[in-house]
Amino acid sequence: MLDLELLRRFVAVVDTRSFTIAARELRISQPALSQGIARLERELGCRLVERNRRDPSTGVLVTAAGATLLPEALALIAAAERAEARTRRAASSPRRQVITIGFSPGTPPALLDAALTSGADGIEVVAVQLAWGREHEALVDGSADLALLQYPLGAELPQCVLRELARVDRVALLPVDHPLAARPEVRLADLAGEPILDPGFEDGPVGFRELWLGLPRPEAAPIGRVVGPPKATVDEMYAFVAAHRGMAITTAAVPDVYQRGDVVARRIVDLDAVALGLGLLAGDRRAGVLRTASAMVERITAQGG
Amino acid sequence: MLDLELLRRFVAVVDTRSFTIAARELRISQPALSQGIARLERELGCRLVERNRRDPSTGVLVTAAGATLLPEALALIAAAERAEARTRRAASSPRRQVITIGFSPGTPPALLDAALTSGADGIEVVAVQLAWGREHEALVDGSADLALLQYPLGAELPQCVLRELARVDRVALLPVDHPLAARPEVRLADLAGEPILDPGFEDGPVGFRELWLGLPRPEAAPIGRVVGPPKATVDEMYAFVAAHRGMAITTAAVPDVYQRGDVVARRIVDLDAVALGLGLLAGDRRAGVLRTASAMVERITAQGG
DNA sequence: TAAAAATACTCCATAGGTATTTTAT
DNA sequence: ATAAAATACCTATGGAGTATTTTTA
Repeated sequence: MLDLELLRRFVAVVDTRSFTIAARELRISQPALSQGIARLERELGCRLVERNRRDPSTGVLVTAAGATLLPEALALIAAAERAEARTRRAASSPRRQVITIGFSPGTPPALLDAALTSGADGIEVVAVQLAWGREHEALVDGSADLALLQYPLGAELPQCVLRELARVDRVALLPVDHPLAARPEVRLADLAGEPILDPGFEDGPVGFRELWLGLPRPEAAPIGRVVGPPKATVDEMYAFVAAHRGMAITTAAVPDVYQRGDVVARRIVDLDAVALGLGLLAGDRRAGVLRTASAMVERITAQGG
Repeated sequence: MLDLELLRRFVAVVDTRSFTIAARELRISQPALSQGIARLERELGCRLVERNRRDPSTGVLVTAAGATLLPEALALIAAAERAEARTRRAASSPRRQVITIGFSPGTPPALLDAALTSGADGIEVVAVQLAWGREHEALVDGSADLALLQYPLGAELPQCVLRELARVDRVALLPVDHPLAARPEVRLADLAGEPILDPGFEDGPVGFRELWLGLPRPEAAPIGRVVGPPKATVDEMYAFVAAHRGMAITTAAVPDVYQRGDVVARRIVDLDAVALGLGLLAGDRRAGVLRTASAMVERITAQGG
């Protein structure tokens, strides 16, 4: 690996056209400079300058190799100084580090509260609401450092790490005047053929679309028509159901927070629960992000247990 | 100055998330790696990684400063490797070094011939014809490494070095049916009021425009109308004169080579000679260029003397 | 002969290695 | 208790200095 200090000496020699003068400028002895250039030349396996003591007006000349190296050396030195300055600045910067946590519309507020207060020593956690099912995308494209998301039990997200924080049952959102609304809970068989809100996720990770369609269904109780387009907010989802366009499947956490007189939620007893967890990029090595994630997991699992 | 070797170690630690594993990969001992990172951190005055031995799944974390340095370090290492490879290639490249020598249209062929055969050991000299008066520009913008050019005696060219090779008298180009064409030579007084070809050079170095206008003139024999536009070639200059648009001043070297039945050249006895010389950038440190220039000067002055 | 760079030789700073301790889980 | 990083300590490489020689214009 090239030694930037030697490159700097090489530049000095070329600039001054003299080992003696360059050595004086560099505050080292002339022999040390000679040896330094020799060291660089030895590493590169070629001569960089032609020592020309005949003509003091001409001085030291640059070889073809030296002429090639010179601009690169200047660029490298400048880049190194920039890198050093930036690193120093990043370290001493008084501004707090900001970590963004994305969450989907159905996220329980308690979870979000806990997440927002998990920022430690100089770290501020900012929440960003994502569209349904955009959590993975947000992590990958960097628009969120962390994400609170719902996912099928045991599911994996490519390039991501998932830490399960809680589980919630799935519920069916139904119009209040729907025959099934009278029951305390429902089964998939009851929902056979019911039109259902399109959850989107066609291009998302495997299993996510099926989660909100309640698939797979028993053979005797097939899924009804899937009615699109997908909704971006909880509000839209409820409006869809209230308008008798169809039912929707969501988590029990949603009706805890959001209520409407014309829509009821009924637990679907024969569907698995949904995992509610924290996602982050598998390759993320940032101390602030990882520590915040740990703090969130610790805090939420503690309060949950 | 940053040590690229240490940056490479820093990258390895971040990549592997472990000092122990990184040290193994780098073929050094773990304490040597610890000390190396400590050295880098000491130089930068800040921590780059957080040693986290609690959780082996998490491993070493990157601080904000480290996150800033990481991409810069990768770029620096890549740039250094590129510079090294390029320099090596430039040194071992079998292709001959090409040096371009620019010349203006009036340059004596003997001079150009001598210049073209002055390339020594692996250096090829290529001639590039320049427009009148563009020699300085060509040197500065790098389109020519050397230039053969005419200039006022004792003139200087900014950022350039001029080596005088010869002197040539100035001549007036006149139509063959011009009254002065009958004389063997002319004086400025004879040329009073004659329309003259615009030599251009308005934005060129001082003294160059005046050279081809024959300025300063005696008060009693003022210059005539300057007729533009400037001509790019000797051919155009002769055509201008043959068409009775006006006279032109050039050097005695031009009619030596270029003759036309309807145009004659007459020496202007009371104008200084013009210097014919080799120009190159003052800051040029390339051995090939300087040696070729020396060879040219030596060869041309030898044959001229 | 005078300059500039290379070489000879010495010294010591420090990078790296081994052994060990510390630290956190 | 274990595994990982830090620390202690030693060694030796090699970079830098002084003195001198070589080179060439």
